[in-house]
Amino acid sequence: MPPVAAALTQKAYVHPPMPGVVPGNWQDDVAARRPIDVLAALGVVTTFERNSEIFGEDAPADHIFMVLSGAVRVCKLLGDGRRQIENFCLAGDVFGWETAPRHRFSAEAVNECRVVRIKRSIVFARAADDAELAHALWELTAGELSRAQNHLLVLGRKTAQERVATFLLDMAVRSTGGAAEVTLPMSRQDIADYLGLTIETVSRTLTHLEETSVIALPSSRRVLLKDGSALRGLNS
Amino acid sequence: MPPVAAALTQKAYVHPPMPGVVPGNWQDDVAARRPIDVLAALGVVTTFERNSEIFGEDAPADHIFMVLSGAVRVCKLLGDGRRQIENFCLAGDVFGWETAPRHRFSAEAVNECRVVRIKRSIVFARAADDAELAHALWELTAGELSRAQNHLLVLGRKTAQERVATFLLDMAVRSTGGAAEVTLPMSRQDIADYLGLTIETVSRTLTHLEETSVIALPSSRRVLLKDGSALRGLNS
DNA sequence: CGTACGGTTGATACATATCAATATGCGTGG
DNA sequence: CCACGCATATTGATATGTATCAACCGTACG
Repeated sequence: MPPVAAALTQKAYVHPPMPGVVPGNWQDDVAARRPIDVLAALGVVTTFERNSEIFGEDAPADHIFMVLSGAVRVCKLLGDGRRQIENFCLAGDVFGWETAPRHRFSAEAVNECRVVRIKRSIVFARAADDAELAHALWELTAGELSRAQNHLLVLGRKTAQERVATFLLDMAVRSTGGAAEVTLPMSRQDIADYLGLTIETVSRTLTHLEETSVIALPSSRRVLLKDGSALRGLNS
Repeated sequence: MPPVAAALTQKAYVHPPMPGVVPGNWQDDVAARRPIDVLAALGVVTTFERNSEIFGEDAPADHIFMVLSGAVRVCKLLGDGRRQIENFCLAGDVFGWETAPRHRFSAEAVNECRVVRIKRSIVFARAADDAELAHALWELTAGELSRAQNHLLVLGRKTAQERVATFLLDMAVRSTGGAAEVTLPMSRQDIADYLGLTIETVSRTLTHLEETSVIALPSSRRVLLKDGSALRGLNS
């Protein structure tokens, strides 16, 4: 049964093995499986194409989501179109999990991505008699909070260079576990809206970091972190 | 038994009735009592004087706290002294509640304040067989997250005027339930560090709002919200 | 009454935004 | 395979909002 049909019938669709990086060897490595991964097995897999909306701000929050592959941006808009990206979700990240009955932000596919959608009612039902799951769900929210608080420091008090350095280090850790090369899935505009800057400032800052040999840019989306300690110096 | 003695013996101290605004008529109105208030009754009440540290960044997170009266600022510092205040906690607010074994920020008394300190181990023990409490604790974290995310939008994308307007409206709602007059417990420096601005910009912005009759400033700490819709216009 | 601290106001500097032009990469169709 | 067109990214010139540096004011308090 294809995912879409499964979605229509509201029945769980257990998707086939996937290529690409998936946390804990998705559905294979039982030992590494997180409680949320077990839950995700009950969900419906959907593919979203680049820039498509997964849910809108204020939409009913009937589902929670987990990224399987690709990247998702979670954002808020101001009346005049100014946008703040709260977070980029990569493989294994959960989004749309909240207490309110409506989403407080929108979620869009940064690039083509696969997402598992789990009914919120199922999550609550299971959490009611599974303390471990309930705890994991709390930790999920707490982890989000921690990241948001670090981001507050970035947006409130860091310079453009420091913001970009922090971003690159963070992306390196999250997408590759800390390798010296990152392929950014998102555009300069997305980065700018995440860091509270303009696209031009992001571009200039990257160019400047390249000129000072802190990074290299083989292509606009590929970044080599040549001088990690310099980046970390800008991070503190 | 005075609070300090109670702290030393690690026994719960049930404090006497207090003056001042306390959520749900603290320990009186059983119907309005939140799960966290019930928990707080097991805690130790401590008074902190203006600017004293309640806990430091990276300190062991052995307790969680609830404000009874006064205000607390929760903040992070950068290596060179730049400070970002994540949140101001007013009466009824909980702080220091997290998953990690160490606090990820410091907490200081904005003015003289009374705080209940509850042992984290007690919180966990109770939450283990009290699903309602566990749910309330999750909602607490989720509420924090929601506020942090709104704050991200403020710091990332709003102008100084918009930041100050948002702050004033928020303080009015949180400290008085939305009255047209607020008495700010914190200094201009605290406001600046909360809004990602400088003290001078905060001052100038308030002066400008006063000159345009949006607010009045009978004294530097007292603010009259004269034109709520103008403020709300700056808020969106 | 003077001192100290917090707050305001002024002059200027600077980081980043804005406006504008150019460049690069990429998919499409000839 | 190349040429075209579009989207994305870079670079340049200039504007502007906020920071910085500095002086001054007012209120609380010894």
